[in-house]
Amino acid sequence: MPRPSAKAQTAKTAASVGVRQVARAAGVSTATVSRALNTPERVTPPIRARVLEAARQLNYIPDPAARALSSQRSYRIGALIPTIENSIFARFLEALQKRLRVAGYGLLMSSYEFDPKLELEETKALLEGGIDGLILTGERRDPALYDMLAARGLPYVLTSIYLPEGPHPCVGYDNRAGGAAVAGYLHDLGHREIGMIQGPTAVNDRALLRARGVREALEARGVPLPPERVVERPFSITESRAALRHLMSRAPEITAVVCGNDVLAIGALLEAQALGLAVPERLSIVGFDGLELAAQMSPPITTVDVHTGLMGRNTGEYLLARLNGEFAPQRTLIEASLVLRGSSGPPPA
Amino acid sequence: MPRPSAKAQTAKTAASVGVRQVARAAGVSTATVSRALNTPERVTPPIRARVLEAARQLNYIPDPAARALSSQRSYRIGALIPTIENSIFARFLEALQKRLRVAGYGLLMSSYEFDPKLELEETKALLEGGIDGLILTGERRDPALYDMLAARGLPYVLTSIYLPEGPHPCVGYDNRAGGAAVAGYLHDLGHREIGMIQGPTAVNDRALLRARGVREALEARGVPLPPERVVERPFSITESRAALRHLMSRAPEITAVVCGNDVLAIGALLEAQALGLAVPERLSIVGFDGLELAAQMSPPITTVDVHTGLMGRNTGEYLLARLNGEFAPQRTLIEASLVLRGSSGPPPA
DNA sequence: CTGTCTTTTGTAACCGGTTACAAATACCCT
DNA sequence: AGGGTATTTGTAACCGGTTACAAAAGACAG
Repeated sequence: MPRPSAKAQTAKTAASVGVRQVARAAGVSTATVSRALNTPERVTPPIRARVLEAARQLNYIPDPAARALSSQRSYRIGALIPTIENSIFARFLEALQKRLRVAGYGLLMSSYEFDPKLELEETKALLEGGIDGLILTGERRDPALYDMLAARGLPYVLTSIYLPEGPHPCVGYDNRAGGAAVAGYLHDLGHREIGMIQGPTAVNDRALLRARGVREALEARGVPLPPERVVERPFSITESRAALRHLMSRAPEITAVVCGNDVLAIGALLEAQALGLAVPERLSIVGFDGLELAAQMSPPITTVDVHTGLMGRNTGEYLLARLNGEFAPQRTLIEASLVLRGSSGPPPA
Repeated sequence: MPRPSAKAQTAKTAASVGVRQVARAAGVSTATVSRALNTPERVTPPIRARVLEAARQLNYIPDPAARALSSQRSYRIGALIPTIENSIFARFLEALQKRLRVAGYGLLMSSYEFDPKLELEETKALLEGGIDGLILTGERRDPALYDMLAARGLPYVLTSIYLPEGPHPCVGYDNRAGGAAVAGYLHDLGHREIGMIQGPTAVNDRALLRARGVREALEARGVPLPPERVVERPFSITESRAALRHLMSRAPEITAVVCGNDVLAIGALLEAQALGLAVPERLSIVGFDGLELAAQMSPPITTVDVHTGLMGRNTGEYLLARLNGEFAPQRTLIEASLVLRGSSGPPPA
């Protein structure tokens, strides 16, 4: 008895439950099921209860792809961060994710190692993968990236930076003011011979602004920052150690070093100790970011805490509001705070 | 002239291009467009060229949700890691992502802060968000999680652990052997009074296995590890500093401390120095993981490098093979290597 | 030149939700 | 009770790809 040829071997094997099944079980239409699940207030309590019960019993899980297709929402947010190595971004991402999660959004994270080309590619990949919003770090990048976002009308927000004007929405702190605060603090302590280990200013506008803040504040107080007292290096402990060695050999009169971030500061501290320079008696070292590790070094490192956890939550808040069509402020300033610790003190008498 | 009521105000505004548009432009059917894009070899070269050109000109980007719905593939992989704070996972994730990306897969990452309940919830969220595969860390977890995976038939793989037997596929290293290697090394150096700062063994099987490896190796050599020489703490520098203080006050005769990972080792080193204990002359300290920072401390810390970059690539490899229906070995062992550095040496005479 | 087999292309159903619109029902007021 | 409005529910189209199947075209042997 030959069965009517090979028929309907479609992977209907597990007979996965869908709205149709739930609808039948609850004796309602698929539309009602969808409403009971997504907009419960638009459905009578008794019916709602019937549907929810049926869904529970059948262990119904909506197909995310189908939902995304018909609702034109992926419920996914992309985040591009320079590097996942620096754990300052960890706190940011964690807070961000936490906020997004309760709103039903997932987080798609990519790092691009400070490489603008890679950043552009990753963005393309994220867009082609389907996201409802995008989080970027800093402002400066390949303009093609902004074009892509504009072409799609994709909501996005810049973080780790605060832009008082310009077209881009942002949630971040004032890097320049932070740099100025650090410089002012050292000057107030009495330092006049100051050096700086800055991050890569060419591709990283946060590093640039911090350095600029330091330089401007010092110049305003009549303390110049000549080129031989400034070294620029990638954010790495190894690099920073080399940078401090270089700096101290070129300008041994320096009594304080401002570092572009806490990773650089940790490297500088380790190297200073290896060189036998007492911190802070002989040399003061200050960082930027508020990395937990910086607080654990001996001596603990004076830094500028930029509150990335807070920034993460607010970033999520902003995008969620935009996606829901609610009002969201174009710019949010996260206040940074100077944290005084043992690595800084008055210059040697 | 009243237009036929409010009609077709559907957000067709941007007239977004889809397969249909491309098909029309190239003078072929939608099926051919799909084939030209996804299985080029199944289409004649001239037609293929026409389609690709049309797609390029129209700047066509396939809708990921539609693709996911009809192909029953989300092209997304989920990864659950204990914490993003520890940058040992950064290298892992980066390598993993790199491998997945070239295969067209995106990575959805979640951390659960070593909390099994949160891990379960995050898993649920990932499943409901739609993933084709899942990456887990270690073996021990809420059994309900494995049940969920089994119910869905979702491919998954355990990492950071190597299981010689059992039902779970894994790509990882032998934590126990690593612990044993460290212990053997210290014993060979002449240490007989050894302490241990271990990670949270209750929820973290890697920590448990490492500790067990150390204990077994020492016992095999006739050196017991009594409870008063073992302290268990969360992976945090602060905690570890407290742990070392505690350990040295309770058992001052100790000449070497084995730490559950490099974070703990860094804390121990910092505290030892704060206590005025010379490392390694008075106290040897060894870690586990191969964190870059550990190599930068002074003295640099002896550790077990577990090659997480390699592990990341292999993990991606495994899942991709499974998803493509190709053969993939059930277990992959990543060789860990002992890295000798300045924080360890012979015990004081 | 014709018949058979293989390859290429097109048609249309389908994936599993959401939602516009219509139909049905409930509510209110005179 | 009757008529009008507000609310709830159902029907079916739709989102934008992929792919089973059928039809068309091409290759090849006799």
